[in-house]
Amino acid sequence: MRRTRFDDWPCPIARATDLIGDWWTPLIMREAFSGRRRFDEFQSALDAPRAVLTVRLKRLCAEGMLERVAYQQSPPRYEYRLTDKGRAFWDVLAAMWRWGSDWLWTDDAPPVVLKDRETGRIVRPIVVDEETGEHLDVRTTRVGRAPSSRVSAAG
Amino acid sequence: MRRTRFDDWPCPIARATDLIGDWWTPLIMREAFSGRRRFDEFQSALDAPRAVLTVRLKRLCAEGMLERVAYQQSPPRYEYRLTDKGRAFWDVLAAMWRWGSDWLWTDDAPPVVLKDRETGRIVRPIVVDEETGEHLDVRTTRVGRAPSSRVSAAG
DNA sequence: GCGACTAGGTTCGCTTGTTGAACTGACTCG
DNA sequence: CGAGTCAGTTCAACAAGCGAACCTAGTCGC
Repeated sequence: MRRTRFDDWPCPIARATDLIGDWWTPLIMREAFSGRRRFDEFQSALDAPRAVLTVRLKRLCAEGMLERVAYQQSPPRYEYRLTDKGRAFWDVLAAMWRWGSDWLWTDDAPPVVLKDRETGRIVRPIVVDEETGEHLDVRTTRVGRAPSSRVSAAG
Repeated sequence: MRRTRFDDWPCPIARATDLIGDWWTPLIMREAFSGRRRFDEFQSALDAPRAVLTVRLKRLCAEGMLERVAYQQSPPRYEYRLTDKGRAFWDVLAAMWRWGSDWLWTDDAPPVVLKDRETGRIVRPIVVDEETGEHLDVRTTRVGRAPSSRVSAAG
């Protein structure tokens, strides 16, 4: 009777949910993006239970989003570095950022914003179609079967 | 010793995580986007435990992402409809979709894709800056304090 | 006007996951 | 030699998720 797993469902949202749905995980990624690498850095930045942090970092490594790298031999010490897959996850966090900023502050505005690293200009993430650049929304988008490939193409 | 709550943290990602981190919740939203509205529709589409579904739908209503509307009086029956806030959440799901499609299938490709509702063209969500249209990534973006407003502007 | 069915839940006992606090072990520094 | 650092592990208490059965109020077929 463990928690229902979604990681082999045939839907990208389900599989992503399986990861994100682990409590603390998106915040660990956020910290990784802001340059943290070491166990105790993550722990004190988030004030997360150490046991949970251990489990999460292990999973993120197993998923290939972080890499556990020794940064010294004696005593052996490890740090966690973003991989390409982990860096690509930024898109998801950015979308969460935008939606959270727009909808999760009722009276006031969030005390933090996203800025361009060079110009300092405030950046507002938005999700568009890669080809047309048009904003995507539910009314213009639907889910469909992938064009046939070998994969479970039964007809 | 309940689960640590993030919903009043001063970070949009943390607050969004508090919602998304509820197991099943993104999938319930996915189903809502594909047109489902009734308790039993959600339940059978997802095969989620009814008790959990009850709790989730209640929370999504409390958050203002869904609305519980009576669709008949006798016997009283209710359905759950997306609100504007709920519809805006599509961006997050789209980002998850894209990242999941790109990174969570190892050998094969996902059996489902996103299509334009009118043309049927395959759509690939990407996160860009609203103003410039440039793809956002970690290397060009950083977190900064919001330009001073009344809100907790201590200096 | 009786039994089956429907929709939208609730209740239950069980298992898994999260929490905070304390502890470990290998090493370094003064 | 004792204090400090770092990356974890261990533990017991509690919360949350699980599947299955149950409930309630009405409708439908006969």
